[in-house]
Amino acid sequence: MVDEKLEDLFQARADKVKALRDAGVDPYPVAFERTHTAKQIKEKYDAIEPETETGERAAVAGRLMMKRSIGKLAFGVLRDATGDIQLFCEKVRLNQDFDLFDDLDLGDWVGAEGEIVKTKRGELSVRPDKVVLLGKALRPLPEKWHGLQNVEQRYRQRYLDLVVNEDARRILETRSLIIIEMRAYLADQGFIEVETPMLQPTPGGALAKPFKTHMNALDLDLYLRVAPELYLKRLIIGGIEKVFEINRNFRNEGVSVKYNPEFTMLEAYQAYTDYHGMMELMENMIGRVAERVLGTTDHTYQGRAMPLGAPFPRRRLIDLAGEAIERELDLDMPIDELRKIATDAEVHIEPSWGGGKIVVEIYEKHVEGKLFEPTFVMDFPRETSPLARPHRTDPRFTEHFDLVIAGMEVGPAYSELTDPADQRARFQDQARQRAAGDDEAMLADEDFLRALEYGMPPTGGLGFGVDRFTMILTDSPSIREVILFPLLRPET
RNA sequence: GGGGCGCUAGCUCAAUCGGCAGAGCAGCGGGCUUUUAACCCGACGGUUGGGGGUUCGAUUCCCUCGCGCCCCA
Repeated sequence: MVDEKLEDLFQARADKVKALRDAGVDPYPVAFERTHTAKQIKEKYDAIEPETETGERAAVAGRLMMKRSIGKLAFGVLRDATGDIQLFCEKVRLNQDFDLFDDLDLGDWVGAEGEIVKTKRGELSVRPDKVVLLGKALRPLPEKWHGLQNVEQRYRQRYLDLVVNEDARRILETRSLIIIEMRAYLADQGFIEVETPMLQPTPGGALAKPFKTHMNALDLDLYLRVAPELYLKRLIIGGIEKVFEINRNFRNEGVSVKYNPEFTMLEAYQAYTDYHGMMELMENMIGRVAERVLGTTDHTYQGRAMPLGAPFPRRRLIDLAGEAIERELDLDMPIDELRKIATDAEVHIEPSWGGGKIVVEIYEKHVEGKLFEPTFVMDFPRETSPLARPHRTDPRFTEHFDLVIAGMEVGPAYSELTDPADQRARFQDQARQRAAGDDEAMLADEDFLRALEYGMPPTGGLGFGVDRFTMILTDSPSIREVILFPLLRPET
């Protein structure tokens, strides 16, 4: 369906398609034998003098991004995946193909074959004696100089963003490199990559609202996973000592500059270690990925210095919360006193909340968003962390930390809870919180409890938000810049 | 959920106090054998996001709906 306003532009190009077909030219031909990419030509011949003929022929292909026609001479710029290359078209050399070239539109896919030359003005070019249309564009590209600025259109039509905005391509490529380097790092450490269910009968592993779906064949209600955690722990129980997964999670929550309903998470589990081991793993992985992808750990994010080299500061959550509001906080305080402190600090609290939850809320309101440089925020209160082991010296807390970067929770990690009786008690506590109205509280997973009852070794586990980390490394202010097709309401 | 901002030609943007909706690019026709956002000449291109209201007259003021962005909860 063609937009009415587009009709004239569209029709002109559709007429060209018909004219080409009438002339026996296929506007959508099969395949093209390319011999060189733009980058290959530039790497080999960039240094040659102006007005040089190399004697080497090349067949190049790409999208026509610019066209400058000067009588019996015309210049074009082809963009392929590696970069741009100029076509230097002479009528005397191209004959009837010159008219074909002259009639091309910006946005058309084009193949050209000829000698690699450098023009008088020093532009490395292919001087074709043959030009073919490889795919006709019926719709016009966005403006050649300003590109596509409309944010909504950039997200809805990411392909256009990629065609005209170099930054969109840079982010896509950087994201790919980040994931490659994360995998390489974990593989070097002896981790095995697995895939676990995205469709789960009992959603678990995170405090989050799931998406619900239904399987017709088994007449079964299922949930899109909010986390792979409970399955990866089953693998640790199965004796897989180092395991990780990089895959999508789905959370039925809002959309913002740092939340997308589907997002990519790394989770890794390692037997015989604890959350201190996970801190080292995380900071070493981040440092190495930054080094490999950016070439440095001295990074800048949104105009502020962002040091990504290990080690990162380790701070207790309750201390940070107390410092922020200039009050001494203690989980043994009478609950009414904690409530008053929270209220005085303009933190909204619910009557059902215990002291631990209140302290976390104070932290989230007054600390998290302000932590800029990478920081490990340690020791979440027991009631707020139902899958983490009690702290070894203070069981009111758990051995649970969040890595916070640029005010964002990039990943949590625990010394995992391996005691099945304690895990069952935590699920029961979650059920109470759910009954009190918390629809993010975890559901008991009996199958997971059964697995735990077979015995689980001491284990450290971590989660790591790939999208948010990519935001940091690509200096993107919004998660929608690093997710190719972020969720938007459908167009009306 | 609340608040703020935005939506004008295919794209990027203008439009004074409420007074004939403009430009550049793209596209179309013509010219040009060394361009680099080529240049020159000509013609074309609009439901100003949708709907409603106020007004002699609305891109402009008001209401409402849609979509997006940002901030807050």
